[in-house]
Amino acid sequence: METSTTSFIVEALTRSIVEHRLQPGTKLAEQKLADHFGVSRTLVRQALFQMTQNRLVTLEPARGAFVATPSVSEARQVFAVRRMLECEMARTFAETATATQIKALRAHIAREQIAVDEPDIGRRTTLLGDFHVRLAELMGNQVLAQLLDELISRCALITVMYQSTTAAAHSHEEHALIVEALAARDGERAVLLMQEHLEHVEEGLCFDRKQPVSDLSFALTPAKP
Amino acid sequence: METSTTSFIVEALTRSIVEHRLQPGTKLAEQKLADHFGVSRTLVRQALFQMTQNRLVTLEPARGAFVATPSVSEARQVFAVRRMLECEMARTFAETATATQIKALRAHIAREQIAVDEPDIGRRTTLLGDFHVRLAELMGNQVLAQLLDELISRCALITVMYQSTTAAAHSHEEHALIVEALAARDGERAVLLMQEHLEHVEEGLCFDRKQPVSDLSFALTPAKP
DNA sequence: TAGACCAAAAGTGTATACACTTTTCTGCAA
DNA sequence: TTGCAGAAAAGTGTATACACTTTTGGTCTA
Repeated sequence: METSTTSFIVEALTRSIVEHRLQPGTKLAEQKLADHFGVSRTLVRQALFQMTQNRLVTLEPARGAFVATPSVSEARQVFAVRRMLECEMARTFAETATATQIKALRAHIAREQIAVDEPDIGRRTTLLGDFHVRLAELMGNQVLAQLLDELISRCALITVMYQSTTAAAHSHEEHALIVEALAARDGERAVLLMQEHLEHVEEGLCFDRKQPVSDLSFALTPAKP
Repeated sequence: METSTTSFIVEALTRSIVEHRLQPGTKLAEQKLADHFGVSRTLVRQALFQMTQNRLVTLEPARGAFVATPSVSEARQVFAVRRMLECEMARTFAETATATQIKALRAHIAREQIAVDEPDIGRRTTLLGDFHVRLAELMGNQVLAQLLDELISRCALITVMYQSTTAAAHSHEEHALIVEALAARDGERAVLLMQEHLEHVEEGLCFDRKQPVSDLSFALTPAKP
């Protein structure tokens, strides 16, 4: 339990949701989570409460906590906000990018490449999302980075609900193109590529809702490295 | 206690901070808050925990909760994100605005006008911030509206720390100009005005940190209507 | 007087207790 | 067999208890 125990639980649950081990709609029973983490319900409740704020969890009074099931409309709104933020981010980044920053991005792209070839879908999802957060961090704007992190977590949840075929490789290629535009200091092109990228991800969504899983302990156990 | 008790406490504390009745750095002792709201520490703790997420409150381990004291760097980052979001929002709004929406905005401007003339600084701060949230709501993007609400709450906290002279009337005038640009469907002008507006607010900041207040009960009691 | 040390007070962190609500299960009747 | 009523079980919502940490305040010493 590295930092605050509650944060540890929040992060574990968030990973499980983002990496698709916990399906939307799954009930998150407090005592079961408490047993799993070896703590009392108090800490689990704090964690669940916090997670309702970034909309990964919904709390139904007297009925309990569930992994959120974002609506189609909410999904569109999240993507609209991402486009607003990330297109501007790409523009600014292209204007101010240093060689060190470009190098860091290329390193990330390389890590993505490896993950895309591997079967671990969780790690792949995480890395593909992290690309966008990394961009914000490299710009030195932690506020933006944290905001994007939340939005991208929500997108991961949306993806598992609505995505038909995983377009992981496609996303990775688009990331690489964006980095090259940034490296060339071509702001307009970077903006365009980012916009298209986000539109592609959004277009990949459809409307067949999956069913929740029931085995909490299994879902919470991360894949072995 | 209309909705969930915890939410009630969160909203009460948020109002107190945003409306400058609670100064940055003020200690938020759990038992005192619990007594004030007539609940147990449990609910107060949940509320404080939630408020650490949107950075209105900081939690120091074993020392307690305090009204956050955002750094200059954080302030700049928050404003940078607001510019990204709100300039794009102005552009989109101008493209899609209906007569009904414009009417709603003009109504808000009218309410601002009344508040600017009144001495109640709390209500003024709230209304001037709400203008931006209202814009997002009218666009039908709740995700954006909620995000902006959080950012603007943080800005209110930043303002009380760093603002030299309150430029309330100035902000109000700029809001009015933005609405007229939107009404004229002049997207570019709306973007420019919004950008300048946010820059003006940010420029109004300086660096004399104020001292925390100690009288919790007084600060939490809203001004009589 | 200033500073250090120690005990008491206050405050935080987590677990547990208990009331109340929802869900599940059982038995009876149609 | 199906459907419903009611009891039992499980689960949530809030308060309280208690261990442990920080702060406070006073006393003793240099």
